Amino acid sequence: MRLVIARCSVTYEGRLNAHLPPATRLLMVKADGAVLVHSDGGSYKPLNWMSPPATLHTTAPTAEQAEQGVVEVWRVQAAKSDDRLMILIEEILADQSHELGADPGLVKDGVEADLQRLLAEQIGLLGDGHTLVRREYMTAIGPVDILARDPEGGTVAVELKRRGDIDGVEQLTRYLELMNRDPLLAPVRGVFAAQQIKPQARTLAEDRGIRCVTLDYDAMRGVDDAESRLF
Amino acid sequence: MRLVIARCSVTYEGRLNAHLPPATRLLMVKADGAVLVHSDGGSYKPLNWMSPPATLHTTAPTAEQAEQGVVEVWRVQAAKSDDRLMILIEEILADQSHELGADPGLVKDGVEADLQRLLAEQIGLLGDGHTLVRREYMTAIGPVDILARDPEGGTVAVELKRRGDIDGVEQLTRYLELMNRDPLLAPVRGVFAAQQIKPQARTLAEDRGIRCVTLDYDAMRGVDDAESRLF
DNA sequence: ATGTCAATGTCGTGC
DNA sequence: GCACGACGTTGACAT
Repeated sequence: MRLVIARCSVTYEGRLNAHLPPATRLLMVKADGAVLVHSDGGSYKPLNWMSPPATLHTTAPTAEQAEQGVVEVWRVQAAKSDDRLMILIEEILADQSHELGADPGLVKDGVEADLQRLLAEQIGLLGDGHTLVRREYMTAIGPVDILARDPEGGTVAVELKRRGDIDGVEQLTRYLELMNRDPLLAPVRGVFAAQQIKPQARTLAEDRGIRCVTLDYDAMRGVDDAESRLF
Repeated sequence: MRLVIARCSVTYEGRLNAHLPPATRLLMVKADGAVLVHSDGGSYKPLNWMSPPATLHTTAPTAEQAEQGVVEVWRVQAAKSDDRLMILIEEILADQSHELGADPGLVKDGVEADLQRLLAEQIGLLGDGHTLVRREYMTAIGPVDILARDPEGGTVAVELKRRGDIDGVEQLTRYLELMNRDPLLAPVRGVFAAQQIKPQARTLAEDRGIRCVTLDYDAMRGVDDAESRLF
């Protein structure tokens, strides 16, 4: 990894065009050719960047560029598209390289898959007497997150989200339409389950007769831990 | 901005839990407290991070941590949530700071807003005789990108996307349902306009009687430039 | 390779 | 401040 602090201007041409006027920034060049242009603020997104795989070509400035104070020109070309980044460097304030090696990578806990596993184990959260049929129940248009039965034996399709948005309601609606055409399954009721449900999503869901259930991940994980300790 | 190359392990606790085993990485600390943990590959997303505003507290390791080779402990606490990042440093290979100053920021061209402006100016692309009513026509459930009239005086609602996906068709469908309940507007026809339209989206749209129009941004910008040169 | 869906999404904008 | 939609979304996973 090469780290350069430089006064520079940056131009991106690809899916759109974007330009950065001259300022002092961090230029990060990764081993796979990725280039990131960072300022000293903001979240993790760079001001401008090139995704890997890419190649960096360093050239001398043209006479005209040199006249305007440019001392070095970087051209970064994406390998798989015609996206390109041009960096006009006016002054290099620091330049160092380090060998980092491969990274073992990130281990996550608490994503939608974990929520799905916990809800399948604690299916009673949908209401007393519910039983699990299966997770990832396949339909022609994709998998329903959880299929269950209510105490009366009716089929219940659960769409699960960490954050419940209109998109999720639309997705569940499509599943319900399809499944309710199948006489072996119909009638199928829908449940929209999420850690948080946006008001607009709740309104749309209830308009369509879809029940909304808010899930408490920490509580569910607590139950899971308690159950684990029994064994 | 402070740049540290260090062998370290990282733990994030917040909206989910995530952990990075020990390895050599870049730690970037920005002026607003943001912390980024980057490996030497992958796109612009860090392996782990803390969004600003945040504060970094550096402490000595506990006896137990020191025994496992930790020489320094960083605790990064988000200011507005209880998200936190803990970085256990085993060895610092480089450590430098630079003053970058504020950044003038990025100038973009070619986003959906530009496409919308161009289509409004070149509304005939929807078909001969079309006229613009207005952009961002507000409805109860959100703004319709472009409202127009066809040569027969019928109302046309345009949903505009750079990439035409099923989501966009659903969005337009919601608008059309609502507007067609309004006797002053009905009947309203729908047009799904995008630079690229996915086959699934096209199928769904045409199923619902929504016309699909593919837009050529470069050509539209060319016309725009040509018109500009007239004045 | 391609398509689909989640994301610690982030980022801007309008209310 | 909240809510909503775009994003050069990126990234993981299944087909």
